[in-house]
Amino acid sequence: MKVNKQCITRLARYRNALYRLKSLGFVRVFSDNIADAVGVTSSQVRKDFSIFGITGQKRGGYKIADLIAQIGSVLGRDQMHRAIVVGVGNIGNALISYPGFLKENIKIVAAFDIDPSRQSQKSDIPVLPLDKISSYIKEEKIKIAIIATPDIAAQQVLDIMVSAGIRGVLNFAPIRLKADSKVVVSNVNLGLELETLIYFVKIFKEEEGYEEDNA
Amino acid sequence: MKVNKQCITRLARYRNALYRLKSLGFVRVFSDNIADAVGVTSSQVRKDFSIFGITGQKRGGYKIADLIAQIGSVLGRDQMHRAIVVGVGNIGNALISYPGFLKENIKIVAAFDIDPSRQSQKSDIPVLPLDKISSYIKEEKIKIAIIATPDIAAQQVLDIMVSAGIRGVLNFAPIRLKADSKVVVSNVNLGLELETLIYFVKIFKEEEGYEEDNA
DNA sequence: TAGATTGTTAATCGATTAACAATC
DNA sequence: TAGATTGTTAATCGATTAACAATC
Repeated sequence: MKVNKQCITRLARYRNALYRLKSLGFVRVFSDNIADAVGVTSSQVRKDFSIFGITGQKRGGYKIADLIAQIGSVLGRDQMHRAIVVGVGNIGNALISYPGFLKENIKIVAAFDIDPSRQSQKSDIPVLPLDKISSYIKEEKIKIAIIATPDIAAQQVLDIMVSAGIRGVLNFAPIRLKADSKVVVSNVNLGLELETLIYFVKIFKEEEGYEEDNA
Repeated sequence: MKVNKQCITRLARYRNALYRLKSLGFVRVFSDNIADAVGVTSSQVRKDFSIFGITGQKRGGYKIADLIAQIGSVLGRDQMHRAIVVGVGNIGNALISYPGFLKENIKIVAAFDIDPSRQSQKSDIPVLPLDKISSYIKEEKIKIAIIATPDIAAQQVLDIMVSAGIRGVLNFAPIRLKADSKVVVSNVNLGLELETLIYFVKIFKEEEGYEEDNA
């Protein structure tokens, strides 16, 4: 089966859109409606569904409840996924209470930091000493972690976590992590993201011709 | 000319790698070295260069200093790019002091929030009242903004900023923003990012066969 | 039934990789 | 010179879009 990152991301978007439509009172949708809601073509929607054997009714569209269930069987039903955060600096701290995770059924259950002044057992989500991370991962059977440490610490933290059982990592440290093939690493590099954006803003202005002094 | 987001991102990566190699004392590199450093093929490196007319010496590789300069003429030289942040909640606050931006020559010059308790003129980067945003953008000729507001506020904030002169937006609110074609919007959706990651971890385990109860 | 929409196959588009002539 | 690497063209790969037969 073709597994394609973008396709999975779209599937998650479709589901979010379907929840929204459902809450608005809709019961059925056509591929066209979904396409409009997330900004793709209806061909793309039907193609994505077809890859995973998600079906509707010919000429009758899709029952929203059915569709959500079918997407759920691909993406994981409405189960809560637990994740931990390593590094409670600015980014780590923001992620701990990031509302966008709840929307996707992701719950940050604990955070870890080497700095005692950042540690706390009392808060809603405990911030534990870094040297407890391995035992925590094992005991709680955590599979997903977010790295928000300084660059230099990232590789070491990753190695420890992987040997403790982590299998998926979202990495905010702007370095290339080496991990063996049993771990899935997804990188978020906001600096590169912005730099790329700046490029397109620049060439866009040049093409349009309304050049402005960009101080 | 083919403008391709991934290609620009790679160019930025090449440059970062080159800075690193340069600081290690290297003077020349081959496409192979760059490829290794960022994890692509050497064909890809040479192809990317060729798109922008970036050249080296046949059989002699590339002079690092030259290469950095040539990439700079595509990506924007070492000028500092100024950006603002809107919404100083957890994410916004993290972005204000995000070290990864400096690395890419991006400077957050001000932030804005509607909540007076978050406002402050004294800190290194001032947090100003939201109703000052339009005049600030105009006076300082800011072109780049980061949206880190709650979802409901995002569209309205975008509209105000665009009419004040913003031309590029990095959006953290997990909604689809409508913007006219003179603005480049790049979306960061950490929830979807994690959800996609979780999917790949899951199917990976299923393929490998060492299924574990994922509580 | 006639009309509309799905599900899937074929066509297109675009990006990556391979290959190799040019050349230092 | 012989060997190695660039720069570019051609081949491949993969993803999106279009088209349309099936069918409700």
